[in-house]
Amino acid sequence: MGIFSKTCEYALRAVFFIAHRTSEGGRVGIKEIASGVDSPEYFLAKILQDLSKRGIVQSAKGPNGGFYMEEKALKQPLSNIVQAIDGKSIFTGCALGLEICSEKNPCPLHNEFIDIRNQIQHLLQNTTIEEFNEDLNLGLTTLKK
Amino acid sequence: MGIFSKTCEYALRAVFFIAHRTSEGGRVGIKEIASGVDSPEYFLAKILQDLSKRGIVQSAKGPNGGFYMEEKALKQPLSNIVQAIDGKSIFTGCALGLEICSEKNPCPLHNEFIDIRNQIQHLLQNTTIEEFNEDLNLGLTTLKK
DNA sequence: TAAATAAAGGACAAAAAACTCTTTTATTTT
DNA sequence: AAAATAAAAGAGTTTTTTGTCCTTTATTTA
Repeated sequence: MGIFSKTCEYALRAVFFIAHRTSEGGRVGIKEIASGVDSPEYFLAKILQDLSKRGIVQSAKGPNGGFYMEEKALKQPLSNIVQAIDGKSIFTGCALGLEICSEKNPCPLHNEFIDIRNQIQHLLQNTTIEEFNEDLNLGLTTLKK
Repeated sequence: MGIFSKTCEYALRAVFFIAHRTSEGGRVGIKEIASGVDSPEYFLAKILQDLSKRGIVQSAKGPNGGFYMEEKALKQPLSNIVQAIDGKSIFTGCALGLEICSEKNPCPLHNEFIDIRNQIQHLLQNTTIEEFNEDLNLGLTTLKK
């Protein structure tokens, strides 16, 4: 088990892929995305349908159609994707799975995990999707395997 | 989805419970543990069977039996429990789920997550189970709901 | 030594997550 | 307008995780 669900991992990789392609202009089809981020095509299609409905990515049907991202979408924080798919539990949930865990009624690990959660939250909220385009273009980072 | 699997959450809570009871001497039965940490009894029984086999907790059958922990077990780091159940992916895994993600072949989030992973690892490896007994005894922390 | 107790073990069942396939709808190109 | 293209939608299946129940084994106590 990772930090994110598998669905969320695929989503993030796909969005990075689309963003990087969009920055070169043009749309990209599901087949190319799926193979580009090494994920199951039909499953990823469902995920992107969902992200498209939510306006996190854009899509167009028909010839020359595909997925792409508007300027505004490129400037979204990563937290939009994560929260859309995995919810906000990663930011707010209790490490021991307690529902009622707070400063006033803490689990043993409550204080230990505050910093970690804040750091994750800060990272995801203050990093935009497009920030990763350059390194992807230069081949410095990868989205496969 | 939390940081840990549900199984691991139950395990941590149960171990804290046993540790805290053990510090008062004596063994504690599965029924009491399950209700004490608000988790499904039969499921938790399986989890504790596993932890017992691995020597993370101790158990005794028969009347006056139950689960308990030896001195040495109380001094284990939390990472023993987490790693036994969820594996080491939380320490080493890639945030985007890539198998081959490293300094030399990084995913876009590789560097962003290094600190976070290190912090989680440090926390779990440098915190022992018994450290939480005092606050539990004083009722300052909770393991339920 | 028989009865009672409590964990261990085995074998399922239910729910959630991950994944697949087929049909429909929208759009473009010819 | 017809054909071709590509996402959307619907309806599954498979796998993994979570959870349950019943029988067996070990230990203690009467």
